[in-house]
Amino acid sequence: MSRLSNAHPKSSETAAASRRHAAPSGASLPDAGDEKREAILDAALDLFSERGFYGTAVPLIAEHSKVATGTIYRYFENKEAIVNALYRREKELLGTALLQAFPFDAPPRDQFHFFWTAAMKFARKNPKGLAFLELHHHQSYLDETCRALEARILSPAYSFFQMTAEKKVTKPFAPEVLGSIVWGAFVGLVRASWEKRIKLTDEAIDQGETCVWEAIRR
Amino acid sequence: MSRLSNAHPKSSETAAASRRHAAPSGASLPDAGDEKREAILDAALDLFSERGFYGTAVPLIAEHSKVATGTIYRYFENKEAIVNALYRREKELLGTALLQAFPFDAPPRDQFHFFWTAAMKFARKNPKGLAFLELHHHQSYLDETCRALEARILSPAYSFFQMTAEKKVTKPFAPEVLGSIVWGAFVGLVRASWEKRIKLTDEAIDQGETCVWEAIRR
Amino acid sequence: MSRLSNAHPKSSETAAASRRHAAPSGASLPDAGDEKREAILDAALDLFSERGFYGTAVPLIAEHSKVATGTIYRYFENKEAIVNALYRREKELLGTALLQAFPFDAPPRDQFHFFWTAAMKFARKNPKGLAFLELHHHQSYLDETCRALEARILSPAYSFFQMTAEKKVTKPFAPEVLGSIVWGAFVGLVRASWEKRIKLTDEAIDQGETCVWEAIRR
Amino acid sequence: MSRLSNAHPKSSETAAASRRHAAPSGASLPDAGDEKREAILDAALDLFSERGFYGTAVPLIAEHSKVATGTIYRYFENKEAIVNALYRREKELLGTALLQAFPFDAPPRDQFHFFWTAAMKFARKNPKGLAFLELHHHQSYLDETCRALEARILSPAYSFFQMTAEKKVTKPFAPEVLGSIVWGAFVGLVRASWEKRIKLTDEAIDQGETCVWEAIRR
DNA sequence: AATGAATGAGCTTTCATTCAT
DNA sequence: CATGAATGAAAGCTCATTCAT
Repeated sequence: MSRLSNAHPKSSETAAASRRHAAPSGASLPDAGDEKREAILDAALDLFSERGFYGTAVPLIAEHSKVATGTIYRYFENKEAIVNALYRREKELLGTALLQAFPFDAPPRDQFHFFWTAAMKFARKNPKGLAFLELHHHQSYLDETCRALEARILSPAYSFFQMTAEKKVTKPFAPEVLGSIVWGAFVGLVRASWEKRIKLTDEAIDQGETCVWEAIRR
Repeated sequence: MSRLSNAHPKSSETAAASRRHAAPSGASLPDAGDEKREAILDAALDLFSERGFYGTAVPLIAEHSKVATGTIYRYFENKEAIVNALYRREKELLGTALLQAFPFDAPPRDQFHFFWTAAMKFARKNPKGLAFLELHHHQSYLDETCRALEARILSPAYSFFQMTAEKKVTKPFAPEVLGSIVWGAFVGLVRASWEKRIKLTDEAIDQGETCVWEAIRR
Repeated sequence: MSRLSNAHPKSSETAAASRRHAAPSGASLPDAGDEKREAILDAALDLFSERGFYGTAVPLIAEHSKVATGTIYRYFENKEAIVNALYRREKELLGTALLQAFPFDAPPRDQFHFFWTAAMKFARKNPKGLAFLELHHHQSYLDETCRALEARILSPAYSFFQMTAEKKVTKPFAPEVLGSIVWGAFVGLVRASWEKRIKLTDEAIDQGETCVWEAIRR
Repeated sequence: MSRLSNAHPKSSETAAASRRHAAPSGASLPDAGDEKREAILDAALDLFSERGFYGTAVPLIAEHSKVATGTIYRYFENKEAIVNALYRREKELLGTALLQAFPFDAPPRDQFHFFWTAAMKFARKNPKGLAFLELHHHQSYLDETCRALEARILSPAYSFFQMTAEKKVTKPFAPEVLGSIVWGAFVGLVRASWEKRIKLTDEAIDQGETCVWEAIRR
């Protein structure tokens, strides 16, 4: 029914699942509460990514997460708290996907390849997360923490362009300009695949990488 | 209050204003009905671009357009009809901005320059229109007409990439791939300026053009 | 579309038409205003008889009577005034149908035959009028005039039963009791024909007359 | 304020009350949900019987049933669902009143006496129910179920007239004709009492029975 | 802790009535 | 006089949030 669906919903590789068990199970409690909280966020992600924050009713989130409506308010103060927590979760997940195993010592071109590949992998594994983050205008309900998080995740990218520009590998333009172009092009391609204008094959991903690298390289 | 505001709200060059007086003012009747309809769409644009379709109450649109709530329903069957009409209006406006005066006989590089400049001009003159079109996920309420319009406006872009690829001016990739990268990069830059990460100076626009051209040229 | 329709809508015998020209054309003015007023009442009758007073919007009455909404308020102070005028008109029409040419000097059984035949004729010629009068509960909006009219039309019926009871032709019961039975049975038959439970043939009308006369005769 | 009121509103014999406690009170749960649903229908009956479906606002029903407006929509999908449920409830109640303890083996005249008495008892105990069923034109909002119910309740009456006509006890007319006369006369009498034209004393009821029996008997 | 029925403010929409033309 | 666009109060209905169980 939905346009987007996680690549392997039942697989242990699912974005949400991997998150849930991210911490080694050495922790003493199975943390049942967190599981319900995650179920709520999972349902919210499904719904918010399709119809947005205002277009999604809290009782519907409850139904999809198989908890009672009232239970949601034990985990979140109100609807805004849900969308903020979800934003944080997904943005963090994206940050991790891009930074985890980032080859800090590799040459810039290889670093860019890693970024592009990781971003595309994220788009494939967690399309709803990316759609939620990029397809909606969150301004009117996101809190300060979320905005700070945004900045924290952007900063390594800016450092990259700072450094590579100095090394005369990328163009001598403001890092923010190059960053916006790269991220914009990435989102443009992924959106096109969501809207069935293109098919995001390995070849297309590769072509995209080529184009975008040439956009920024000196 | 709003992040975005039209560059010259009172200027006769305003996108909305030019539309309102599209008919030569020599006509005997001032066409009061259309003026009210446009006022409603103008207010809807302001509000939808900031808070989205579901986040905007019809009485608020009424208030902003200085008509009574009931009047809105004389011009539009329901709220969905408003957002569809607005989408058509803004998409059409965008299409016109990009195609009007397009130099069909110029060399590809010049054509690309025209496109980039026209798009940026549109982003400056009608930022709310662009934000409305690009910042929100319209799937759940747009009708078929709107989707057809989307295709109609995309098609010249695809023809361009088809032709230039054959001429070995741009890369031998699918037009849809190149198009998504170009439009994505454009939106990425504009969004960055809206979110105050960059300032969209003439220089920045120029740098963007350079980057994106290198992204697609062979 | 409607269940009921006047027997001869275009014929000069139409209830409304006969009303309009009831007065001999010796009157000086063609009385254009009255014609519009009647058109409004005609439309109101169509609509009120089907969906009732509260279920009918004034602009709809305007549309059906081919006048502007505002015009209605030149002929009637408000919606209640329409329904009151209509009630008066139809009740009066019914009264006239029953009393006009009533054979005051005939024997009771013949008088009853006249009444039954006249009532059935009215039901056939002006079904909407009868439906409006009998199928709806007018209490919450009818004014005093209408209630007085009701009494005025009932009174000859009561006199009839008074007289015939004294003559030992009909049963020695209160006129109101006999009257309610007769009128109730009449309405019951007509309703059954509207709801397609019976077909109101001449034979059925005759059988009804037989039954109801036996109900009241001594 | 209301013309009609239940004969013994607080009595355990009230139609609505007997319904509410239809299940033996030995059941463990008091079935709070059903009680609220019935309260809503009770309020709707009061209001619909006086002002009709379109003349009654949902918030008013809420107020009279002492629940919040939103609660109504937990029990009924929309306003039409209320009127349909109410119609079913009242029609069923009427059917039960007429058929429960019907003396199927008694002679026709006794059966008719039972019917007449039971109908009058119903009219006295549940005048609003009868007024709702008979004083309003339900066509534009009743669903198929209701129409089927109507037929189901009519059918025993038709069988009665079929059988008695064959036995030459009643007149050799179509059952639907005799049925319409009987029911019409009954409603006529009850209406007359509601409108204070008669007082429905035991004597009047008896006189009515005499009349109506003579109407149909051979 | 969890539930889900209940709430009522606020949403989308309608419509009786007015009034500038 | 006639019009019908405009009005805004009030309709039907939804949904974020609360709270008794």
